[in-house]
Amino acid sequence: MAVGRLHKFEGILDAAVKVFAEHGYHGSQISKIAKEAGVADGTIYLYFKNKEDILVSLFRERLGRLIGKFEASARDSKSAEDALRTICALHYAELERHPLLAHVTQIELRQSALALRKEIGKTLKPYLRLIENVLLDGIASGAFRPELNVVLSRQLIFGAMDEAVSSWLLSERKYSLAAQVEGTVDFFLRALKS
Amino acid sequence: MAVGRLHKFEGILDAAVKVFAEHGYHGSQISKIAKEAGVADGTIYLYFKNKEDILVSLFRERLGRLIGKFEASARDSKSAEDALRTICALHYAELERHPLLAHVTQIELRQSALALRKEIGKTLKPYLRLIENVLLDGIASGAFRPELNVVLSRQLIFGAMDEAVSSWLLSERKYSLAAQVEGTVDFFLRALKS
Amino acid sequence: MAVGRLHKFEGILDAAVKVFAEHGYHGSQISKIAKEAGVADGTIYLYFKNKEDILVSLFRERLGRLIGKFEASARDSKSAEDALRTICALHYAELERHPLLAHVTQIELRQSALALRKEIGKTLKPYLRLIENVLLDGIASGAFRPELNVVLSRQLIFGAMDEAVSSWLLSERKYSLAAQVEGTVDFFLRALKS
Amino acid sequence: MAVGRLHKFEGILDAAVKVFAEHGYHGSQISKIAKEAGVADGTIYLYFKNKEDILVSLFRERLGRLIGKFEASARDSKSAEDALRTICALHYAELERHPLLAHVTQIELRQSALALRKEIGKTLKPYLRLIENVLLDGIASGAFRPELNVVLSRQLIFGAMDEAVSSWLLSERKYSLAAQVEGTVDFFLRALKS
DNA sequence: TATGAATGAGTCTTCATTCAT
DNA sequence: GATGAATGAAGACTCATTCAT
Repeated sequence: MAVGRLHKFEGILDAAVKVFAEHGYHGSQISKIAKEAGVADGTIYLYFKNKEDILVSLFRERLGRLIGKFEASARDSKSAEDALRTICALHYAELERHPLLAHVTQIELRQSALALRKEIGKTLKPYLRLIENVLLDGIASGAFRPELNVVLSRQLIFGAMDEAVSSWLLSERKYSLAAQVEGTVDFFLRALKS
Repeated sequence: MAVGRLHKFEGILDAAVKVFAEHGYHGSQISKIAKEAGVADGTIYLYFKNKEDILVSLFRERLGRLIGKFEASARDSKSAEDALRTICALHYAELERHPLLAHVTQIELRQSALALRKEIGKTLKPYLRLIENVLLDGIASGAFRPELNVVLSRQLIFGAMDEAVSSWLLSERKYSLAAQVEGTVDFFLRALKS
Repeated sequence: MAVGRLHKFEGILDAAVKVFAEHGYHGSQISKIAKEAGVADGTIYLYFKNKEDILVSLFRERLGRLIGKFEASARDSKSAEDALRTICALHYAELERHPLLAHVTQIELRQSALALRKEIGKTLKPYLRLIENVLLDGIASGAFRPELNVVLSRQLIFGAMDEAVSSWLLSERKYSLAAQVEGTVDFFLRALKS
Repeated sequence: MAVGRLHKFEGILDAAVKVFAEHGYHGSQISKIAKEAGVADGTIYLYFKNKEDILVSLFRERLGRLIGKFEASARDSKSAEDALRTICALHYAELERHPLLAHVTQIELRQSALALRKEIGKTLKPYLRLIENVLLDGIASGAFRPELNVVLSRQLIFGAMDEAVSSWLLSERKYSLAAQVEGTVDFFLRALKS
């Protein structure tokens, strides 16, 4: 029954994304999520330890998958420049394609206790490491400045993209996020290039 | 008794910064803040509409004051480059000097309902406008590239600094934030310069 | 405000005795007790740590008081025989006078987790010690058999009286419990006398 | 398939004794008992009406069997005195041999709603009647005092033995219960003899 | 103004019980 | 008969807010 089980697990996660996006984490009662998922309240607890576990799972499953995609596409790039462009393009495109998920990851997931933040940190770390590796590759190939502070730079790059997504969301998605890729990557490359 | 009133108002805000920083917004009971401030629970409601209003006031008062400082120092700068450097230096220095406030603004203030986010947005807007104006000055003076997307750039700059502060906080302030000013500003200027 | 506080504390305890007696511990919701006491649900928690604490307090306060009376009256007796008679008479009389309390102590208080049983044991211990001391006095004065096993005897005496009360309660108090004092004490004295 | 059926029924009862003894009635989930018995949760309901029915059945089956033994051994006694001694010896010995059952009957079975108590009463009644008959025999044979209140006496005797067992259990079985038979019976006989 | 005792709405979670397979 | 996933009712407890003093 593993298939049915997984199906219900994903169904609850889908419902949670929707409800969290609309009402925020603290405004989302388990009963609301259960109703949206078409299951009984108690059923939630057959798949998740508690309410917070839904949020953590959401992050791990959905954002983890996204970050996996970033890594895959970066691996296929032929240069550091190209990798950075690909990552940013994917980052913006994927969140633009999944605005509910974007809302949850940018807004709701920040609303959480320390315990959760640690989990989130764990999920994000591969992404930060990915950016760092791209920077190191660029330095090695001579594309990027050798004196670059890679730790600081990866923070600045991640923070910049993160804020671009948040601003787009808070503008109520009135413009295209994907259209910002060029400007963003141009900004980064000028900052990085030798 | 306006002076006494203001004094108590600030006292409660100080207590709130401390309690929020230690326990987070949702873990901070009004009674805890009242005890820390040395007043009765009910007294809080003579100065604030409700719990959320404390957070909003905190942001408006404390962060607003900070942003005022940024504006004043930018006004005294002799070039756009210099203004950007001054803003970043002050941004990092002030939050490093007030780690509790930093914690509350970077972590706790993000934990809030949409209504609050709008308020926060209002407080932050002058800061974003300030950055935008610096960019426009730089373009006008020929220091920055004329084709620069100022709206996007100000998002990237703010997001980058914001993440730098958050990373420093989550590292448990193991390194100096002020020491990151040079690297950060260098990153920005390379991205911006013509 | 200590007087008002004590008054409300006792009021809640009174309500709890009534509700526990009618519905049993597990059938008594906090809301039922609160309504009976004429206070809000939350008020209960200003006076008691949790639901079990009400039961523990009930035992400590009410039964403790009763046992105090037993001790006082035993102290005034002129012989061990007399003390035993006085204790039994008081034991039966008090519980007959307070049938709700009797119900709670004989029936409901037995329905509890180990943690509570320990508390109950603590409250009852002075009573068992009292009986033991009466037995020792009786042996010392030559009234009771010197070879008596006092520990066992005090168990048998307490258990016998306890069961007499329970049986009377389960009979729905169809007969007088006080009328059983003579028979009970006669039974004990024959068993104990030299 | 009556044999297989009975076997599973007894298996569940065995599991219930174990689980109740360890976790108490309210701490024992059906699922825990099912796992201990090696059956599915739902299977329990093919053999028992509901959770309380397990407790009632436990009492009826296991304690009923015990009481049957008491009756058989009393029937074989040649005098009332002897019967009383035999009953007490068996009572103590059997519960000492089956400490889990002892725990459940002395502690857990008391934790129950009125409905259950009535059922328990029904199971115990034959035992009380047995004691009563022994008393009547003793009076008839002149061994016991003719003016004895048999109803009260049987309560006192049962309560005394019951408490002796409970005390032994709560002492964590640090001493031999069987060793208390002599002292107990001696106590009773002195109280009863003419 | 200040107090803090009292309020009571709100919700996560448990677990006995059912029923489709 | 046997299973065990699903159900959903039920309730203890918290805490922001009020208001009589």
